[in-house]
Amino acid sequence: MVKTVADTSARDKILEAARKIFLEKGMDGARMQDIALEAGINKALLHYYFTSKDVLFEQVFSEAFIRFIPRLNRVIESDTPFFKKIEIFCEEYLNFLIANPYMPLFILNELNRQPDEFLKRIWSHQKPNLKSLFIQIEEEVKAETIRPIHPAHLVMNLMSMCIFPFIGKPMLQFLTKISDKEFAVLMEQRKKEVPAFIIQSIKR
Amino acid sequence: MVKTVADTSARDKILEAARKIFLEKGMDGARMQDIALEAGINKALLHYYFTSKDVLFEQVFSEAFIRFIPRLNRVIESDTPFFKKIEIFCEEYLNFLIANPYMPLFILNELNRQPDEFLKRIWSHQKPNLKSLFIQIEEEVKAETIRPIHPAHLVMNLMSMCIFPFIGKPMLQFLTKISDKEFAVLMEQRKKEVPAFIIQSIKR
DNA sequence: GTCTATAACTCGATAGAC
DNA sequence: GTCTATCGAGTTATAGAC
Repeated sequence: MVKTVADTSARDKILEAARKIFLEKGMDGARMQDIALEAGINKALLHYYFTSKDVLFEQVFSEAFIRFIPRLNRVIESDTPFFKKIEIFCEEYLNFLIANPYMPLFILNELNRQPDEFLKRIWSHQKPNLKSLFIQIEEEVKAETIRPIHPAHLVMNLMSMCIFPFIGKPMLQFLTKISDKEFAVLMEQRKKEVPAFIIQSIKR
Repeated sequence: MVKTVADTSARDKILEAARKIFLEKGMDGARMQDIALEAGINKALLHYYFTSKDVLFEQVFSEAFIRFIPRLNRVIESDTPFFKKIEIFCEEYLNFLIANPYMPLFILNELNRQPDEFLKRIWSHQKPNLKSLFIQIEEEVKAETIRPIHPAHLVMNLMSMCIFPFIGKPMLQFLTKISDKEFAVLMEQRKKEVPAFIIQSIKR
């Protein structure tokens, strides 16, 4: 089963093209024709490598996550001091999002469309350990190192402020006339800004 | 051009059905057949009232916004004290989102798909006056009533914490095992929780 | 206004030549 | 492995009777 050079190359080109098109247009919006065009081949060859659109979709999708989720969990489950942990969490999360800006909208879309099937395929073995984070927050509140706050609200705030700007980019840019370049700078700043905002709010 | 009762009624039933189906499945996922079924009529009649899917889509979409945006702007442009303004802004926003939970994902999706066309149609005459909010934040910083913060970050944080939980609901529920009922309670709480979180972070 | 029937079209998938 | 050509399912949209 030795792969030729051409073999690997075509398959890779397809995956790269598929990632781009899927992330841009979602599962429904993406056309096999678009992906083939982007990859510089035709539809038939696409089906030669990936028997169906579903198969291709799943392949593309699980890729990015397989590396990201364990990284997040390593942060969550480490015994770093709580405030420091928030800083690292945000930095890891924002790094991933800056590298994969279309990912969140894409995922949240599919999650809303067919929650059960999608969740089970993607997160059955690799899911962020928010449970552990919840417990930690409750302990910090009890120890009075942070003011009383429901863990769900704190975690929602944390995730919201990291993820939302990437989903809302076109809206935010339209409403505020921020350029692409300025937006990129803002996202870099948020690695420090978001943890600072949170810590300022919950510290005692 | 007097409309009969049946006339108005059928048209309204279509709009209501379309809103439901579009919000659930997005522009691509929604089927005219689904909408006709939901409205208790058939596809042909649907096309009688709305010549194309695009027309129906735009109609449904702009409706919700025409009432919401002016409300928001009234809050932004009022001379309420800044912290109070944040409280009212969050309450208005969350009220709208609780009543239209599928709206944000739907909108952000379409915004990402065809930014120019969509934005111009929807927001050319009715857009949230974030500019005014930016200026105000700068003034508050200058007056030292709040700590130094880039207006863009503060506004992003504000909008993120209001909007994101509705977009990320399926994800958050899967990761945290929160029930629908508990989630609804949390969203009610956020009317107080989000402004409190923000004010705690920016006050001096 | 409302319906049935069907035209026109899009798109995923396959057959078969090279 | 890669292509052209085409099928067949599913959808939007229209024609035309009532």
